[in-house]
Parts: sequence; structure tokens; C-alpha cells
Amino acid sequence: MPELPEVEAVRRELAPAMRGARFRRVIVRRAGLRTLFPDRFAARLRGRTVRGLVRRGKYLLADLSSGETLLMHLGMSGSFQVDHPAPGRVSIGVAKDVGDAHDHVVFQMSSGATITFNDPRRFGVMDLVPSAALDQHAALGAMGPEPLSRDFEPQALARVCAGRRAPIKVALLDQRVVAGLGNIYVSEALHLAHLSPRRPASRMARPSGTPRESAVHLVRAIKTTLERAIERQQNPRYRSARFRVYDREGQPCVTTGCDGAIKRITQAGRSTFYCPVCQTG
DNA sequence: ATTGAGACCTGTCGGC
DNA sequence: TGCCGACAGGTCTCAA
Repeated sequence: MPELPEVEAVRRELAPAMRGARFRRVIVRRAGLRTLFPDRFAARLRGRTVRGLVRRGKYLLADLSSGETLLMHLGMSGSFQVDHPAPGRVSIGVAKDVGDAHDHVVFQMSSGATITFNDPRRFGVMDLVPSAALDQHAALGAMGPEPLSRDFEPQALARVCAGRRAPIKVALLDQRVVAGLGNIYVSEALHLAHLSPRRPASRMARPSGTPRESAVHLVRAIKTTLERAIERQQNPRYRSARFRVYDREGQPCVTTGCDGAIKRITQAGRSTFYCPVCQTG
């Protein structure tokens, strides 16, 4: 589930348990995670205080008192569970010893919270990097603008898309173009913008380099899509709300006055869902 | 330089 | 019920 809105929801849940708290104990249940844990991962965390927890794209970054940053990525199937001590119960300071087979890392915080990282598919990442060198990190350093920031505007989108022959759907999945979008919300935003996923990315800009109307619409649609999704994350009732197009092959388009049916195609090896009737821009 | 394919892992679901 | 292939919300590396 983790694209930007889901990662942001995780951040908001983790922050109260982590910010200002120390790592009392760190348990790495599964060494040799695909994610190349640095040596002595647990030892380097123990005793450190989390000064802040921010999100960058799909990454969570915990700023540590040691001058390092704990970098976390949920991959395809990662999740965190936060357990707070039951009120009135004395914490005995023992890690929960029975856990899911895919509970890979457990943080016991001085706040009393126990934070468990679970990731069946093990595409997730945990790493420690010097805070001063974050911009040299291969993924973070090259990452595009935060879509909900002012930096993400039509001009910027048109510029990074210039010269790209790949379809806009594929370009938007590239984290260097814009940060945090994944396969679901790219389809969702393109539908909201009434743009075809097959449209060449380069056509966000005119030959002169100035952004076309489509870039304006797309930027707006991406922001709206993500803002709504983040809001939805806040209300458990709506978390499972259906998407506009994602995973709705053959079902009717939700655009007012459109009688199209959602189609599914493959682009760069991944499913794209769109309405061939109203996404013609 | 850009792009697509394959790889990384495990779980789930539909079809036979 | 059991087996098997297709597929899954991410990203990296490699070859063309």
C-alpha cells in the first residue's frame, strides 16, 4: 500500500512515539534483509534520540542525535505497528518474543512504545546515513520535488519532462520527476486530469519550453489526488474507499457525463488503468 | 541519455 | 483440495 499518502499516514502515527524518544533497545530479527543493513545497525541506534521524523517522497527520515539519519522505506509490503504500554501496567522491558514471521525489526523506545517493522516481501529498506550526506544518497539526492510543495509547479514539470519519449504514466513513476507517486496514484491523477497515460511526457512542454495547459491540469490533479488520499487516510472509515480507475477494469467511468468503461493496459511492465473516452488530453 | 526487461521476495487469487 | 501461473502498491541494475 505504500505510496506518498500511506507513507505520510505512517509518519503521523510514528512521530508521537519516536520524536524526542531514545532507542532503548533495537532487535533485528532477520539479518541479511535484502536491504543491506549496515554493520552494527542496532548498536548504532541504541541510546540515540530521535530529533524529528520527516517524509521525503516514499522515504521516512528519522534525524538522530548521533548526526546520522535513519532512513526507512516500506517497499511494496512494509508496515509499522506501534504498541503503547497498557495504561496502569508496568512495562517489564522485554521485547515481544513471539511475532509474525515477517516482523524484521523492533524498536523499543524510551517513550514506552514498541515499534515493529513487518515486511513479507522484503523490498523495504532501513539504512543509516550521515545526516550531512543525505543529498549524496543515490535515491534521495536525485529525487524530484515534493508534489505538495510550491516547488512542484507546471514549469518544473514541463522542464523535467522535456525530451522524454516515455509516456507520461511511466515518467511520473520516476521518482526523479516528482517524488512519492506510485502505480495507483499516477493512474488516479491522470484520470482526474483527463489526460491519456500514453501521451508522451515531452508534450507537457511546448517546443519553446513553456508548460502546456496539460501540465497545469496535471500538477493540479496530482496535488488534489494526494491531498484527498491523505485526508482519507485519517478516517479509517474511508481508507478502503474505491479508486476512480485503479483496479476497476471494465467498470463504468466515474466522470460526470462520461459513459466509458475503465480499461487496463501494460506500460513498462506495470498495469495502467484509464478511461479511453474521457482521458484524451 | 533514456528505456525496457529482469531481478529481488512472498503472498494471494483464479483457473484447471 | 491441490497445484500452477499470473500478478501485486517499489526500485535497482544491466543491456540495448
